[in-house]
Amino acid sequence: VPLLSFADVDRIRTVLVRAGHAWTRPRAAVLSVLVAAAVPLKVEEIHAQLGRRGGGRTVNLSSVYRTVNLLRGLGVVRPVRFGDGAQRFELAEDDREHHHHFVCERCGRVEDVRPCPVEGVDLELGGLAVRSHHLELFGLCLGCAPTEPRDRVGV
Amino acid sequence: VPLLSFADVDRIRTVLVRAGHAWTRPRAAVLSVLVAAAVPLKVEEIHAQLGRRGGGRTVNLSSVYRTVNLLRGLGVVRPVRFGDGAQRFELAEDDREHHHHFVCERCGRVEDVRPCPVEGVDLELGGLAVRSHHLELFGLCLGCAPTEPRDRVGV
DNA sequence: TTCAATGCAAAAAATTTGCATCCCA
DNA sequence: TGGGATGCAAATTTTTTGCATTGAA
Repeated sequence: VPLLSFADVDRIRTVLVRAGHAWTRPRAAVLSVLVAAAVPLKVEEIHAQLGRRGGGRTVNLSSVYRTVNLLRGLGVVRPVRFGDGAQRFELAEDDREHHHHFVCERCGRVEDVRPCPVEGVDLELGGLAVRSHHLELFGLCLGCAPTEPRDRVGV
Repeated sequence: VPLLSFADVDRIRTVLVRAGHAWTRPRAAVLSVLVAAAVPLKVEEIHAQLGRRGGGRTVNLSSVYRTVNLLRGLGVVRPVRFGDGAQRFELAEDDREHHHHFVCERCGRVEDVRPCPVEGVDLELGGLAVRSHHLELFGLCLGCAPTEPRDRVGV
């Protein structure tokens, strides 16, 4: 579980304001959920958590969509895709060190992967100027992998 | 543009039949589109191409969805995501050498990327058993990159 | 006070499903 | 010929949008 940070929210608030947008209760609420999230969240998951947090009042689902889209446009959040059809979002690299995800195909557990496996490798592409990439890994986590001599070996 | 191959369709037909499914006109039509495709296609794009090809008769959009889902379950096709929300499909590795995609952020051009940049790199993950991965690269293609001394250098 | 942001409902877009009919095996 | 596959329409699911009202600056 990552450390929550008020500093993150503050910095992002500045990004919003500098871009000419208002700092409103719904936007602050959505961001507080994203800052506290350990894994990428679906819009509906963000919306659900807003029910509990957010100090009582809720945020309309449309507003969550609008806020997420705004934040994506500003580069504050980025979309993440696991194998299922769903679209998830997490804070972008300004607030989270560049990383990828490992998703357990059996239990769905998500783990951050760093360092990035494609660090400087992308460069041999005949002139294509690579500026970013999406990578996710799939497989079996420790708990789900078929029991191996691992435990006996002490790893 | 990759070479079309009747052999691909034949092999896949066998996969279908062995799994207890029928070889039907709609399924053959969808597959012929996928085999001929140079880039991953959206379901609606497959459906659109079926209009022209397919020898006149068309295939219902629902059937395209059902066929694609079936093929995905059988591992014949795999989903691909570029930055936009859309879901695309292409033949899986049994019929297409393992590869990834580079997408030009300006003109949308798609190019295959091989060899795979994360070839054996994934293995240092503290016991996580990686079985597959999704990777796409984004940036600017040769035509869209800001003009560089490149042309003068002769690359 | 003003104009952007929100809530709400309705619209679009994307995908799935029920069911009568059709057609591959 | 029997049961899975298809077409068609309707239902879901996901996301966007129009508009009156609210609220941040």
